[in-house]
Amino acid sequence: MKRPHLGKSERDVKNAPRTRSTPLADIIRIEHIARYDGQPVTLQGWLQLKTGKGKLQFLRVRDGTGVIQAVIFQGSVTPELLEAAKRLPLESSLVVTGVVKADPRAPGIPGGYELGVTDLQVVQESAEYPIGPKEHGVEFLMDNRHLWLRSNRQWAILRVRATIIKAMRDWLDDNGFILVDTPILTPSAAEGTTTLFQTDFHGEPAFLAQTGQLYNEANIFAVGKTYCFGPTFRAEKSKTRRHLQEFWMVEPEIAFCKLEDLLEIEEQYVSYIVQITLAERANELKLLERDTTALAKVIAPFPRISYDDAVAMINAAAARGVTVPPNDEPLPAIAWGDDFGAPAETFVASQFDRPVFVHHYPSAIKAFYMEPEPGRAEVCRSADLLAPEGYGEIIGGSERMSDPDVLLAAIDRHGLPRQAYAWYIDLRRYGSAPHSGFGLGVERTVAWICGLDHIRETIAFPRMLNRLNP
RNA sequence: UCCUCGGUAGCUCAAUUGGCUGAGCAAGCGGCUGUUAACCGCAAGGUUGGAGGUUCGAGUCCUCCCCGAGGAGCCA
Repeated sequence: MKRPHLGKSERDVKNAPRTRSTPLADIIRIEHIARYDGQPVTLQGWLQLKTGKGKLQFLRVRDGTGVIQAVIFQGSVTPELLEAAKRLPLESSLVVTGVVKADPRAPGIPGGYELGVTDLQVVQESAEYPIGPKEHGVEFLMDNRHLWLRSNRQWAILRVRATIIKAMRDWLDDNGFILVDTPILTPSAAEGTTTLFQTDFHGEPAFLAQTGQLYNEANIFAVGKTYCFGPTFRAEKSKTRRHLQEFWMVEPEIAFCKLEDLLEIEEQYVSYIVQITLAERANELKLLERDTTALAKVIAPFPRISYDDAVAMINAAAARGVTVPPNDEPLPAIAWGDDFGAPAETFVASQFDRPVFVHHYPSAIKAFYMEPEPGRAEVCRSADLLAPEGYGEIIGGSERMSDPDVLLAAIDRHGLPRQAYAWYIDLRRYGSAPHSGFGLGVERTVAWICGLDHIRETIAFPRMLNRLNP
């Protein structure tokens, strides 16, 4: 049967032709259910869960914006319809019409309202749905990721992620940053360190970008302040709850900007992202059982600690036998010059109630392009931002080398081919200026704000070591 | 790449010293007018990841392989 009103928005549905003998109500979205208390409405969605007591059936229906309990009483619909509802498989698609009624017993999102069903149309009777309302293992859920996304938790995460990304873009757009997209196919290792995915560019080797930063550094000389926002690729054999092979990153870059200026931008930026998300996605965070009191404190300024002081802090704690979550292993001491392991990072972050900057890392453990500190060349003008609660590094940033000779020496020292970086060196020859930038990892930020224990849930279809499908 | 743990019904798990593979849920059938992962009853569901070996006998022990999970290193 033709249903010309399907897919119409709430705004235009009133003018849509009606083809049924019984008048259909306006098609609305569940997130707006409270506006329609006492009124007849029509919902388009899927059967998420079903319980029943014989001649009384409870259908939990979700429509992508929320979940509501639809109640079917014997007598309020035809016996055939009641019988059809009783045997309707989970995840069947349906169009249901009924009267909205406030009821504190009604579960759902937002909840508190139920639909007294007067009509029900099955669009498609679902095949047996593999994901039940019971516990499932990680492997099974990941194999069924295309279906798992429908569950409440995953739905909430998708919505929070979208808001976080919008906040990331809005703040930059509103503060004079110009979006300039950077290439994904690149001719060589941008930073020369991490493993890249290689592909074939008409017979020449090409690599999937692991950062847009070097291109950003060209773009600031055109537009002053820029950012790129896109997927990046790391072929490392990393197999932890914090790593993806393909992840999204926002990378702002600013001309005439020193490290100290950069940190002020970063703390304003992260504060905005967190506070906007708290305000606009409170329901989703509640569904995720996120304790938001820690997030509420994420307001600039953030504490700053030098690498030197962080090492001292770590070693003092290690000497006291401090242990760190999640495994309560003893915090190992480190030598000056070592990079922080996950326990050290977690410990340092745990000493503060908001994200903390660790600045002036040893140059030897950072990328070649970071500006050395004047008078102390063994450290560079870099800063990482560590998220609280063990979520680790969410930002890596630095002031970039602006002198062509210093940059050339660094490229040689790292054994990188000068020819591949000729254009990058050129930037320092035509009106060079101090400039700085950072990269913020979208998925780690989503994991942190949502309070997730694994990064695989922060993106619809994660690409991980051993996981390319679905 | 390395370390640790795991793979038994569609799903989540159990199976004593090596001794007839067993539950719950889902799916099927029947019942139930306020259920919240409902409940009650009936019936059904198995090449125990794969190959080889030890043994009277292997889900269990040994070897190799495959797959997955957590962690290390590295990073956002």
